[in-house]
Amino acid sequence: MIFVTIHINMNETGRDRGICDMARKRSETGPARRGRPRAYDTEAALKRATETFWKSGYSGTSLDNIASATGMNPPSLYAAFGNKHALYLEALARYWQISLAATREALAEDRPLGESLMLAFEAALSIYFSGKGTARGCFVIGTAVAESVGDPAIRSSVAAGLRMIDADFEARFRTAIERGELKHDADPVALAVLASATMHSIAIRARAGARRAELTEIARKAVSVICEYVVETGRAATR
Amino acid sequence: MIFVTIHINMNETGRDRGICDMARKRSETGPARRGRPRAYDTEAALKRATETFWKSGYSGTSLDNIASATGMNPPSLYAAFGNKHALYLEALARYWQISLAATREALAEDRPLGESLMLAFEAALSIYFSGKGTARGCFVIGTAVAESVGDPAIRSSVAAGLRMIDADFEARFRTAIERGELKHDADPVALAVLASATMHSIAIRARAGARRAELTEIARKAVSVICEYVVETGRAATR
DNA sequence: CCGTATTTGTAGCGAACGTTACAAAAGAAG
DNA sequence: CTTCTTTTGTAACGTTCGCTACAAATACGG
Repeated sequence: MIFVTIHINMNETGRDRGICDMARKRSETGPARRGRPRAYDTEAALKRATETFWKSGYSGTSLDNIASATGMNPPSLYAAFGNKHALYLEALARYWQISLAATREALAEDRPLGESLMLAFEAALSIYFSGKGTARGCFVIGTAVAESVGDPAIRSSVAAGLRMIDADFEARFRTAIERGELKHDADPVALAVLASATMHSIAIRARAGARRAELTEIARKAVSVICEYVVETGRAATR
Repeated sequence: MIFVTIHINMNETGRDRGICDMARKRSETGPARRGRPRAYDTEAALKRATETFWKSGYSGTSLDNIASATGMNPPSLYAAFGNKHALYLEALARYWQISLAATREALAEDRPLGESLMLAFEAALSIYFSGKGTARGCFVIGTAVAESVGDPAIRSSVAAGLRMIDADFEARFRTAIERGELKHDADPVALAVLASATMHSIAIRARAGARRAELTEIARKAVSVICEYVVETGRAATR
């Protein structure tokens, strides 16, 4: 029984937790915890930390900034997330999860190809412009890409996420070919490259201060070219 | 005569120099300078500083790092460039100048459209892989985009550079239409959006650790789709 | 009510940050 | 040679960095 208690504590302490820890929720620990209760919500704190990194980047954000944003004290931050690097990695993983889910969901819905693509781009734009005041752009492109050269963990996270976007677009184009939405000789990989590139470009432009309407128009133009492969010529794209 | 000397000194001091200063070269100051001669070459130092920022980003690079990379002492750095921010801005402007010139030159040469585009992408890749060891990717995407949200000067530099890339591609597509390389109803703006997006995507992927051959293949696939608008069907792209 | 366990808040650690004061060094002007 | 001008190298300035020791605080188990 003592061993069990220690085991639970080590899982909750966070310092030795893996990034992809599954048993995070405190509500799962049936018998009430022993010591002083936590004054913070880990998920909410991670969200606030993400927003802070999002604004100032990894190197440009200090733990004081994060402490202010989350309302937590430095020791609590370290107990919950390990250190700055692990905290950022966790924020990055969470962002990928949300972002990729949004893209996949947009592409999975049963719509014409052009609308599907526009839905995916609009989903991304909703994230890029989710900040209160100015546009924050994409968290990955805005913060992770800067560190990825010197940081192998961040680099592999970025690379893996990019591959998943590619795969999602490619899968959508393959089903489009199967459904007869595209010419049979269309190259789904090439089209996926362009669709991903459009998303990357939008992410960069949003970070550079472009207005949302302008980016929507860019997405529309990209879709119009990509959908020139559409079989039925009438009303090819969404426009 | 005294006034002239003072005027030259103020131009050379650097603290009050504008970013787009034209009269930089010391060799132009015919009569020899007055005090102790400089032990550094401003242009070489800017290049070294750029490489340092390129690797670690703006926030992640300290002036100690730059001092080590350039062999200059902090006071010399401040005399030459003003401060860290101004130094970075100057590095950014220099990068844009080199990068845009390479793109424009690649697109200006008298070649078929597909080869023109591939040449532009290969020119970019040559810059992204110009580091000694690992790939550094694009300086703008890798360092400036991270700061552009909180730094208006960097943001406007990024935005202006992106616009110029767009304009260069668009101009190339317009001449392609004029020359009959593309269908007359092709949309040069839409194609430019895709070409720029391809370049942005390659820049991001290079930063994320992609190998050069992989990125060349991505460029080829993008060009193959873009050049589906080519009139003569035989040997449309470069492949 | 008493011990044990856990978190909180404060306060501070050494190191690194961007930046600058200052004297020695080095060349041109007189 | 002396003087004047400019740069160099050193040594710091005060601040902030990521991170942690430690005691007070707050819960549960008995």
